[in-house]
Amino acid sequence: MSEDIKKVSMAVVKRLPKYHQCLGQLLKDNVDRISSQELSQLLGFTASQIRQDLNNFGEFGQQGYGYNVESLYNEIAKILGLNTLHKMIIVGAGNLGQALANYEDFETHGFKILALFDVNPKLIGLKIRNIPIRDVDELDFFINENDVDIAVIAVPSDRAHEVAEILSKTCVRGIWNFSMAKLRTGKNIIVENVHLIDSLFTLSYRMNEEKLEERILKQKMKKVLNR
Amino acid sequence: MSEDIKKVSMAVVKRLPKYHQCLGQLLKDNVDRISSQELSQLLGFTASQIRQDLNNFGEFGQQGYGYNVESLYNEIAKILGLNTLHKMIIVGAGNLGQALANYEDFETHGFKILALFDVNPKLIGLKIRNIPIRDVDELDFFINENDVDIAVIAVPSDRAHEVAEILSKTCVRGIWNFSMAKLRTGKNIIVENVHLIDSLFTLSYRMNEEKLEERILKQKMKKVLNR
DNA sequence: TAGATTGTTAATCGATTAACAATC
DNA sequence: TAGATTGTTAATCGATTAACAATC
Repeated sequence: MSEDIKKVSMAVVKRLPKYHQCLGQLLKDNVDRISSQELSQLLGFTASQIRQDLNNFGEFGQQGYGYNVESLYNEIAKILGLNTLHKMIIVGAGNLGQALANYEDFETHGFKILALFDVNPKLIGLKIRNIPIRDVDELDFFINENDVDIAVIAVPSDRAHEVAEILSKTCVRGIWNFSMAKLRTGKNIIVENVHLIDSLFTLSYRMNEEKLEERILKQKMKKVLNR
Repeated sequence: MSEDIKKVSMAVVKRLPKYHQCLGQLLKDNVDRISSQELSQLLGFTASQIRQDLNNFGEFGQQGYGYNVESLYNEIAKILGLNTLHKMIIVGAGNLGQALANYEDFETHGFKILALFDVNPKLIGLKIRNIPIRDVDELDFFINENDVDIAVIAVPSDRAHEVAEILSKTCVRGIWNFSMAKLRTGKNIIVENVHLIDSLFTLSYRMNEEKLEERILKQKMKKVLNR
């Protein structure tokens, strides 16, 4: 019940990073106040929606003035949990794992990658940008020892389950899953999936939509005519 | 107007890859028929929603029987445009570009990567899994010469706009954009964005949500009490 | 104060779920 | 035929947009 009332809808949550990004840009550009109307233009959401979204979390604006860019930016960062340092490890030091380890942007926002893990002895001991690749056997020990709170799964899909299994016995609270596998972690671990192939398929669908037009039209016409 | 009636909602489109994936698995497991009820269990959508979704595109089932797994799988593949070969190139042969080039899964589904492109002379001439890295100067020529229809943008955000600029003068019809930049391509190029940092922020939000509970509750209570 | 813009309620729109007649 | 399950309509639910009183 308190569980029920506390939740903010996913639709809103997914927009928060956009607000954050936009306000960060404005801050860089030395803009110090902004109205929902102006934000609307920059973001492509309606001003009404922006005000509704923000009011889920508090009253950040001022009538007749708008929002203070810096303070709104900071509030949203806090809401996103970006005010605390996140300790992160990456399981799987293949191309994807290494690519992610090279993304300096994560660290900029407080997500510090402490180590990568792999089974491949040729990789173990190497470093990516000073981040060591360790033996996956040390995974749970390392996590608990270092208070890691986020684990990135960048192993092939068929290995993902065993990794999740290990992780669920550690202090990790969030999993960022790049594998195809649907992870069932039970516990209170939050899983965020990145299914790249879904995104590619969506692109393909949209490129194909025109050719589908006739078929879709036919279906819709049928329904309309049945009225 | 015909533009209007033809569109299927994004909510439905985003579920199509899930249907495809699930049916592919069933096919592998030699299941040959399935009801919306059973699909519901596997996918976590309601049976009603599944039937509604599919009926956007046609009548694929049979009363009293359900759906034939193979034919439904094929129909959805067709809807997603997976029945035609897509020629793809990757702009940016850094870690991300290379990681994507190594994803064999794309090719399995008909997305063939013909080449990577980069500015770095040290990379040009190398191969990733037999896929050559070429000079970005050849980009537009190569695309038009080879009828490439999808370009992946895996360059740093500050270079993304110039790449998009070049692409918009080619026969490319789809851009899979991994950079932070908001691309404005005009024309009929479809852009699908993968904003990894947004996904990470969403994870962080969800891990942080409990701590936010009080704040959110206060807001909601206020609104409820005001009634 | 007058003008601007918020916070918030009410109206609309769209998506999901329930229900059931059609039909295999 | 009887049972099962679809396709489809109607009801519900939730999210977006519009409108406006509150207030800086």
